[in-house]
Amino acid sequence: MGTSDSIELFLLNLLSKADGVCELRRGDLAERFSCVPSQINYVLTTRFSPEHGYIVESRRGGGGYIRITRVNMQPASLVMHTVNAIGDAIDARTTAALLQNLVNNGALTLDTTNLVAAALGSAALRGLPAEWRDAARAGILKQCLLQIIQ
Amino acid sequence: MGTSDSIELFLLNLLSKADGVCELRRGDLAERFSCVPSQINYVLTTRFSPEHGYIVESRRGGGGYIRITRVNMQPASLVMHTVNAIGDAIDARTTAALLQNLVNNGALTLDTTNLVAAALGSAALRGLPAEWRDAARAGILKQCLLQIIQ
DNA sequence: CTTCTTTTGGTCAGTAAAGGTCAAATTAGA
DNA sequence: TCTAATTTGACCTTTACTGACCAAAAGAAG
Repeated sequence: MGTSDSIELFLLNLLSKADGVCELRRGDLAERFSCVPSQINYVLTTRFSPEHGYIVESRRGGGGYIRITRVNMQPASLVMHTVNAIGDAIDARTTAALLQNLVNNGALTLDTTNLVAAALGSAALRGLPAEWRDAARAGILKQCLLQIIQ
Repeated sequence: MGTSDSIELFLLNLLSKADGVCELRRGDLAERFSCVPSQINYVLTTRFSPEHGYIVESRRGGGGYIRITRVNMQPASLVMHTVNAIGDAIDARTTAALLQNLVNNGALTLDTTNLVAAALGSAALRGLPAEWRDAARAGILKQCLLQIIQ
């Protein structure tokens, strides 16, 4: 198995253990596999391209990094899947987890998510009796997600 | 996270807590982050430029200062006005009128408005007792608008 | 009122720390 | 063998940080 294959495996393993997102230093990785830094770029372009289902972001300069994000499903189908998973009520914790997952998979932008989160937050639902908040959250979240994929 | 990022975060936090304006001493800030004063200028020029939506004013000499103002607030002030006009409850008709007004004035994009409208629509609030829907609408609308102007 | 001193902030060039590109050289596989 | 994938390294771009030197404003001294 070649070095590029080893690096790919290493990254895939990292990603699976870290919920589809990982951040690393190119130099560190190159040193770990005793290769030149540019080989990391080679692996990224040949195996972690958008067509392969990944987003790669990076930053130069001091404190620079490379971040790989896995985008599994097509955004719309992932959103629909999420909608179907929401029942008649949903608590704040679960809501946050669902939204985080959608962001991680690139299905929602951060701005959109922040807006939806604002609509579902405790501040927004404060005027409601506690026993109805989960129901309100479910309805709002579903309709927001359905609107987003329109 | 680098020093510049930390300084940026600190300033953003200050700004958000101080209604988009903050005033500080360059030397103080440099000391707080254990960096040279000129790094403050670096952060200001790279992250708080007019293109980023900020105005930076300063004055030298005794009692000197640096003032950062978040601009692009024309739509924001309209939104704030709207937020303040919302009480503890608001009916669907009034909500629609407010949103329409914000769109007409260019304070909100159509996409954003559609998303907010989805969160406030009858479909989203169907699971709630009728007598609580106006209260829910008020809370959600306020928080969404506040989120939009950040 | 001038002038000197102190207190701020401003500029800019240089160094360092990342990551990016590209094409040549090499290797693996059909 | 012939071709495509892999590996390498020279050179480039971006970002972060530092420090020497500059400029302005306020206050004190005369």
